[in-house]
Amino acid sequence: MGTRTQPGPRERLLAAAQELSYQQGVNVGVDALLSAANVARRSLYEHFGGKDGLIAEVLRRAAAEDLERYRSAIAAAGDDPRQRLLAVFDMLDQVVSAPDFRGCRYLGADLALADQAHPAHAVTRQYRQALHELLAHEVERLDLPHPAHVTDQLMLLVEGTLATGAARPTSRPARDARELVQHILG
Amino acid sequence: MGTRTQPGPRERLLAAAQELSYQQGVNVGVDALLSAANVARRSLYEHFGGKDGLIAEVLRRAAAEDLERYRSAIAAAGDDPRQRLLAVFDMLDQVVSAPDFRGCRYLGADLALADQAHPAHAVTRQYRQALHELLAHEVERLDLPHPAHVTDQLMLLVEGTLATGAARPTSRPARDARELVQHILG
DNA sequence: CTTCCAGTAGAACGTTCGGTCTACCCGGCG
DNA sequence: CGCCGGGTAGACCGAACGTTCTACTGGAAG
Repeated sequence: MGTRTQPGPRERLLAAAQELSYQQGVNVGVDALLSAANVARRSLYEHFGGKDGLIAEVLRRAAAEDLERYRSAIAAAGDDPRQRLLAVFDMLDQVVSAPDFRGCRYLGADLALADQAHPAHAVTRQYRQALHELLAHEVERLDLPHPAHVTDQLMLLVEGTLATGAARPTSRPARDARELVQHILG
Repeated sequence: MGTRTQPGPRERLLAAAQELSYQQGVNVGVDALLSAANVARRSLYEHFGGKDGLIAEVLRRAAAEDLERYRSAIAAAGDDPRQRLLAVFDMLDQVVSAPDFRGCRYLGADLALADQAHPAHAVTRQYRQALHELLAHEVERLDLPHPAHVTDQLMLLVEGTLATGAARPTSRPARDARELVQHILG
């Protein structure tokens, strides 16, 4: 029977934590996570060793999903690197316009977790590096004078779009950023 | 004797909270604030009504200081609106390069305080509006086609600079942003 | 000197935090 | 059947949370 009637407690916990830690922030309480997932307290500690482990795993999951969202947006935009990079900001326009958008999950985690030794920081760092490489790969195909520099500018526009989308929900930051991307790429 | 030997408990508390709530995040504990300020527990509740009131007042103070930093950076850059706007990002370059830079205080507060009714949110909204008007005033002097649009783009670059500075400390986001500003302003 | 009051020091409140523990339940397998 | 492992339910722990309270102190004003 390959079809599971209900996901196991590990899956339920990850799904609930991914949602709650984003809407409420990573400082959400353990009790809230458990009751949202309908999972026994013990399961959390057996599967993830503690709240920190759960949060880190949630970020890993979210990072994989988000990177895939970037990749598929790029892939669906054809072969022209310019169009592929512009497509990233079309995708971001939908992301920040969603009614439940609450900002960049990874920046929120980094700002909220004062302890620099928290395992979440390593995850966010890896995520940004992966995204950076994703963009760099497209930029390199353009044969521009300073590809590394341009890639950093694109990353800045991505972060700025997400931050502005969270701070000023009425604005349309992705449209503004997209226009700047057209400037950058000539 | 106009010279006070030591600032009163209200001042000490504000100063300590301004520092601690930035380095540790707004979820820092009351005990930490009190011991850092060397202030009695009771003083907090008499002067600010509670932790929420203290945090909101701290943000008001910080907002006034930060806006003044923008204003003086602009004023010191002469009369050309282009140079004045570029000077903003020269100032930001120093801000994000400081060793104790921990990101945008206001975005951090908005992301960390899940309760939308928290008084801090009103303060951050006012701060961003004031900054927006500050930039808009300079942009209008340039007689560009779409001043409101350009102002939003500048705001996005400011937010992106601060976010990137927090997320990727080795980068120099303000330099990248400054270059984009030159593109925007022609 | 006496009064007064802002401030200090700190106990104590009830709640919530993350984490540990015991007891029970149930389905699959030997 | 008997066992066993993963799961649930929930009591329990020490610590920290924000808040309220009483008792005391020191200096300025009357």
